[in-house]
Amino acid sequence: MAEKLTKRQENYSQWYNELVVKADLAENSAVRGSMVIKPYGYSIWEKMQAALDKMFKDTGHSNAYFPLFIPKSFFSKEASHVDGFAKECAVVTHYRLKNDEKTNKIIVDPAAKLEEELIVRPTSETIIWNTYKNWIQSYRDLPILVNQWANVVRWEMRTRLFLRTAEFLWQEGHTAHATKEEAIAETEQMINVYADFAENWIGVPVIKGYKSENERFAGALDTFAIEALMQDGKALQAGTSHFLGQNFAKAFDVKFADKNGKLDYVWATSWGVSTRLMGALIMAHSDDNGLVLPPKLAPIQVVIVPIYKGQDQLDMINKKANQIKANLEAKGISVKYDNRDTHKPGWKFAEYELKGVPVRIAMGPRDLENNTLEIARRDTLEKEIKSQDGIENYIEELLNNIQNNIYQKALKFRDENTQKADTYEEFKSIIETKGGFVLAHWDGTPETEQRIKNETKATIRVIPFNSDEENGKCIYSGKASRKRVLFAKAY
RNA sequence: CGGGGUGUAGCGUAGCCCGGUUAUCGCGCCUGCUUUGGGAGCAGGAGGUCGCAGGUUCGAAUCCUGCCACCCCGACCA
Repeated sequence: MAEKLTKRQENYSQWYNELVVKADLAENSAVRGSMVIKPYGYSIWEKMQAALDKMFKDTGHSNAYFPLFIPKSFFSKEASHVDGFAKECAVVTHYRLKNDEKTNKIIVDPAAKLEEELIVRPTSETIIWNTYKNWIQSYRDLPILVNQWANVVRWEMRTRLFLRTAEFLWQEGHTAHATKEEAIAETEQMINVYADFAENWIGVPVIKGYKSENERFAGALDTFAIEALMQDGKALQAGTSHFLGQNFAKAFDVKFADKNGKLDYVWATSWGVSTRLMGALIMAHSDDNGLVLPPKLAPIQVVIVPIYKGQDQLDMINKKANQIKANLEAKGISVKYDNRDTHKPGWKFAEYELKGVPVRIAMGPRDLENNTLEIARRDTLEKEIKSQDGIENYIEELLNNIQNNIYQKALKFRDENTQKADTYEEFKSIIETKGGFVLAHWDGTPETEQRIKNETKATIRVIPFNSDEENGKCIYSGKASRKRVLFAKAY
């Protein structure tokens, strides 16, 4: 057993790459840092998409699609926005290739240079606001509540699979409102939607709050974020919602006439989550045996594995198993019956554990004889023998139970790794040893935050919405502070 | 872009310092038989531009030069 476990651990990263998602790196540097999402990994993303999409629609939003290429000039219209993204943009400069007769190689045709370069979108605020200008004239045209599912490209100097890839999939909501209050309410509503999704679907507890000035989105007046804690003690920003004020409306000259015929700039928000959520899912719940998927996002919720000798036994098991499968599916549970003869039961057990399938049912000759089944749950790796009678209800309940247990486990971990620090020494000691979230007083200045970052690598993840007021002193400067903020080392 | 490291079969690797038969081992793959309640066993088999280019040498995976790619650490960032 010990030997097998070691082998499994050795193979872990290899299998993980093979089965879930693989960074497929080209020989050329062109797609360096992009990722290939393999079918199983993509089906998890599809589950996330479906759940989020419904939440967006339930809050009144519609989907639309905007162009991948953005004329360079659009970017120069909002000053802080261009500052934020200029360093990581892929730029299209030509539109044609040709064969070079001297070298007989394909080259970029110098004659096909574009008049104006195109930027591959790192985010779509500019092209969307350029479009909204044409959609908005009157208060009757507002609000505009639009979401886009798309890919974006950010040419980061350093990439990390899932967490910071050169190209990633995401959704970006872009809304336009008649009043400041309405836009702020929208910004808050969407961060709440994200928090709801993170906790109730991914099973990851999050802390909601404001971003400090240093960490704010380029072009936003306020950025709200949800921060999650990973098993290695580092924080992950899992979603953001920005109150953009009138910055983009002014940059793109988007005005509307109110009921009195008075012209004013519209108020904007934008909000997004990305395939980084898959990174959060993996890093928050996985163990040495592989993925642990929350049942609500598992592409396969239940796998049935037959154990048999000979065709006669298999025939009998097939009959029973297909019946159970149909009964479970009637309850809306996704089931895979894996009766492939090419792999052995032990191999399948390990395989589906690696893939994070929440519940496994094994059925063999003993079960045929005793009218039983072996039920194994992925989150705790516990196994039990249950009667086949009423198994559908039991499994349904078990899936809910697992969903809840995964969340509770992550919550317990986060609470155990959230500490208060009242002195800078204490703060440094926590950050350098155990890691995790640290609640500490801060004087509210970007300079102090920057110095703490330079000295410890920890940043202010959020200024929590619901933190209690208390009088304290900034751990760095000693100046007065009214509330604690959340520090951590982040991805 | 700076510092460090690595490139050998689909994956993971030994060999390199100190040049010398047919490049090592494990996983995976193929064939056959036996197996099937936790990644099966035995036997046989296939699979290699040793990252690329050049140089030194009778001889290079090994030494030298240049280039390329990837990983880790920084700066940057969802």
